[in-house]
Amino acid sequence: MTTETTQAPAMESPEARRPAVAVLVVIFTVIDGALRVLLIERSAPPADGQWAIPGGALLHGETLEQAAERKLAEETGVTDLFLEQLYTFGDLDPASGDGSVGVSWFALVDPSRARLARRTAWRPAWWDLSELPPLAFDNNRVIDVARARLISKLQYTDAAYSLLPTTFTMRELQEVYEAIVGQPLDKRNFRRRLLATGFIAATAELRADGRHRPARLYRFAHRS
Amino acid sequence: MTTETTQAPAMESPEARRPAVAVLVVIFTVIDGALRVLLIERSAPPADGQWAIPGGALLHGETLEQAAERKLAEETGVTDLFLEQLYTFGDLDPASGDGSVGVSWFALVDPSRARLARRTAWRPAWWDLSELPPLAFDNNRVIDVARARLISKLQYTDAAYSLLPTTFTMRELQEVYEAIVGQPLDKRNFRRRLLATGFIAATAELRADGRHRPARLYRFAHRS
DNA sequence: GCAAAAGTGTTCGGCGTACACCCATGC
DNA sequence: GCATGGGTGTACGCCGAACACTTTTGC
Repeated sequence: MTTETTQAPAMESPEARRPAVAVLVVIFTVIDGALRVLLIERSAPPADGQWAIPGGALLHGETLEQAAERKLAEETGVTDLFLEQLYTFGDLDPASGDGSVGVSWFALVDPSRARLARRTAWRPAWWDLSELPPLAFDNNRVIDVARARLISKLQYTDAAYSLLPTTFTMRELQEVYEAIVGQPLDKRNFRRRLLATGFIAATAELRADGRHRPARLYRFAHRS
Repeated sequence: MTTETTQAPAMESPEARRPAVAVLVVIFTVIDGALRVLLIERSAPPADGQWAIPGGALLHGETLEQAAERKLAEETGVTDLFLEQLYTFGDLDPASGDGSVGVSWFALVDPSRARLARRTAWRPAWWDLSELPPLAFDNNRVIDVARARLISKLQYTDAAYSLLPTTFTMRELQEVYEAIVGQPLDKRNFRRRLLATGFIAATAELRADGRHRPARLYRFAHRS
């Protein structure tokens, strides 16, 4: 009577579907004080010619997280950074009607370490969040969710470690925060707050960078 | 060379898998001051005889959220309450090795409205979180994630509306909060804080309930 | 009048926010 | 010596936490 199966993988009922499962990775970076997201120009139907969030099907034997890591590495060449599951969408491509399921993730990458894949087909590029092109499927929704989550993560985690080189100045860190929250922050309060969290620590080094006082370099303290 | 597909539902590669997709619903309630979760005793392999979180495969044409609502209604008879996506697990049943994907949700139900399905097979029951039986698959992990999320949701949303009747006393509300966070709260601070959020509002009614001063009834104010 | 739960105010410390000037360097 | 960005301290308002007594009712 009921279709109770309690996630028994082996049970199969006539009405059950086996939808395609894809992972999508919303990859953020901050370049020139602007928050950007990596998009890929689709070179085949559906949505040929439109830009979309990088993603693809799971490979055999791969976990969801491994698939997300693989996608991230394929597009940016980087590994071992902030990557977190975001949300699972059951209706990203309503047009297809096949009920594909998209498990979305979001990642933060340091632009100085990322090397975008240089293909001509499925070409990846960084897009400023305030000037997104028309996106395939329902990818705008995914990016909105990711941005909201990024802002809130920034408040109580050291997620930003993944957006910066190992050492950086307070100003560089502050610019990253400002780009993400979308508003200027007070220099003194920012410094005090970030040091108080314990996420970052001063190094012994300074960086001279023009005709003014050199800036102290900091590093993230997490699992040092 | 790359397997880029950007979640194109139509593309199919030889290595791509079509794993089973199930939804799981962690259903919480508070009874007698204790946080409880609904579990179902499995009556068929795999994990025959063990207890598990209610769940099952998607039906054709159903969205993920509809499947979660359906599961919730099947087990408790209630609809239209707090239900939110939690996390998607790619390896809930590592033993099977088929890589099934479980999209977990969590729900909050008012015990006075819930009527558990009274079957003998796949029998549902409320379990105190501090005395869980051995669970099938990796369901303990799912419950841990759900509980953590519930605690944090309670701090900044009116999610508790879904755990109580339409009107309730301050004490009842406080007992629900205490059961969830797992520690006693100060009566005065609790009242002040909850009223300050605007989530709840006083009604004109009182409830006399023994040989002591009657308690004022409150209701949730959300989308009233 | 007494037992039982309902209801109520104040103090304190910490934290986020606003705000302006001196410091070190390169040229 | 001056232009440029680096670096610092204080005052205030809000909020969460701690804490004890009076009020209303039923019996």
